[in-house]
Amino acid sequence: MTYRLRVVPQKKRRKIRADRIRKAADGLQFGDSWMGSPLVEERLFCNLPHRVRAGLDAISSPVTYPKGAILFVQGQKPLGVFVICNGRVKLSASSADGKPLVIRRAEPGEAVGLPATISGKSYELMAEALEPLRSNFIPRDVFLQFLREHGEAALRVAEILSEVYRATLRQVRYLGLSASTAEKLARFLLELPLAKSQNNGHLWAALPLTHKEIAEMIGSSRETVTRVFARFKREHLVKVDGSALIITNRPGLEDLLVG
Amino acid sequence: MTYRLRVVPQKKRRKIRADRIRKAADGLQFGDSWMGSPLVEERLFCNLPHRVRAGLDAISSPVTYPKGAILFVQGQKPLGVFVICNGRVKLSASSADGKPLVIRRAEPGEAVGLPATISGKSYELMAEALEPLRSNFIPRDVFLQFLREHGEAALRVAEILSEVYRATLRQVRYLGLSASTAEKLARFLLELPLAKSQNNGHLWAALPLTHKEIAEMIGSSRETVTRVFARFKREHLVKVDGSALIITNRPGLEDLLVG
DNA sequence: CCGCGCGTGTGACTGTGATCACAGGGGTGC
DNA sequence: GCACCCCTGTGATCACAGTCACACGCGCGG
Repeated sequence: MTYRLRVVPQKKRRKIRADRIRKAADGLQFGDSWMGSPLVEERLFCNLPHRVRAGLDAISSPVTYPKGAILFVQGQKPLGVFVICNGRVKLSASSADGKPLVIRRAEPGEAVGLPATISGKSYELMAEALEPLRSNFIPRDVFLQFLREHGEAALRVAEILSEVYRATLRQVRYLGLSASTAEKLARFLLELPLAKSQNNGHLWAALPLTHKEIAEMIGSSRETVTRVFARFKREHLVKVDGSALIITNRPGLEDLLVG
Repeated sequence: MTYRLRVVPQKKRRKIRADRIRKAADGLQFGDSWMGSPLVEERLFCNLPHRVRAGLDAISSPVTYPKGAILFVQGQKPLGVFVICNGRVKLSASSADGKPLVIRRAEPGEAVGLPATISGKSYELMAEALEPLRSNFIPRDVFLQFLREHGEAALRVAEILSEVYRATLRQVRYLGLSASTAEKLARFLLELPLAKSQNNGHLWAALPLTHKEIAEMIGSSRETVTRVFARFKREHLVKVDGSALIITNRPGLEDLLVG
């Protein structure tokens, strides 16, 4: 009667990919330069006129970091903006006793360090490369000057900040309003980006995260995540196949949310 | 030996002030118009050139709301930006069972509804007038057009958004990283804006909030706030005199934070 | 091949805090 | 004056979840 569904270890999968990317970035020093594509900011500033994009390209310098590198830490004065080309960045806050809280993961095309760069106040978060990272860096003063000269870009920056703010607010909501860990986890799973399955009509989501990482994102402990996950599987709310998560009973999961 | 310090009820104080303001706004309809000062946005856009400020004045229309009025609710499509002239606005998220979580209070000079207006996505929060409210309203499309034409204003908006984001992140931190309610309350008290006392050298902060309101801000329950507050007073960490809070042992309070 | 690290799964214990219930005080309105 | 409401304070109860401890499976490297 017990469900024999287990999350297959994702370590290997991720390690393999990481190794492949690391190989590509081989021979580069920490913070070293590489020849970036001139269109790396396309996702971020794609709606802007061509001359603005060209201007951005002109002031940004390609930078690469190895896996695990820290781009900046909490409390540090803002250096500038990193626009990710390749690899992902973990943005987290941590308490003095070391317990981390992951705020978000920035994907290629996103900007990292934008709020601090704009406001001039210290970074509120720590940014860490999850994989070998290729990014474009724009120093703060140069970036601000650019925004002053190109109002369209400034407006685009405001839009991006609004999005980041929205995401953060959602996190406040499930940290502050959820009565139980089950609710937080349900919220978290329901917010995962969905993909359509080929074989059957079910929707599924990629979940390349360990229970520990999920715990750090929803502000809980590893064991509790494991237990709640097991409960969800037992109650046929979700199914896990490898790193694919299938939400078999979405309404049931939504019933767990009071908000 | 027991400390005989009680928070004197603030209801009367607040009610009296509210009544006075309500009297001033008497005779105005819900959402009615009033003659706003042309410099109401001074705090928000004070660094901008004069012609930009004049342009903002031209597109904003003064609006007033009675105490308790809802400017907008969670999920609603963005109408535009409210710049507060007079009165305060409570921004909160609430779960379906009604439990609220106060995100922030916007003071005169601040903008409300800015992120949603920029991003075009639905409001994430509910805005409620804590007192009779006078504000300047700028419809979304007009505001966006204005920002497109005035890059300086767009950059200023980005700065404001960064600030709001910082404040929200701080809340994520104490909701997610605090191990105990004592820690959340300590964080909350330490972040209060401080004033210098006249009679002695002690710093104090105005705390015009009931325990219930504090509980809603730190995501706890009213009783727990009362208890923890009592503990702080017992341990001589803080003193309460009327609505004035005196932090008598700041290092002791800071020791409670692990982050 | 064997140990090691890591991710997962479980059991037991324990503290914290939410909740309910109720009391007292002060202000307000009738 | 009296009833009512709101704020504060306190006790008792109880479920949830954090923590410690340990077992197992798997992949990897020596």
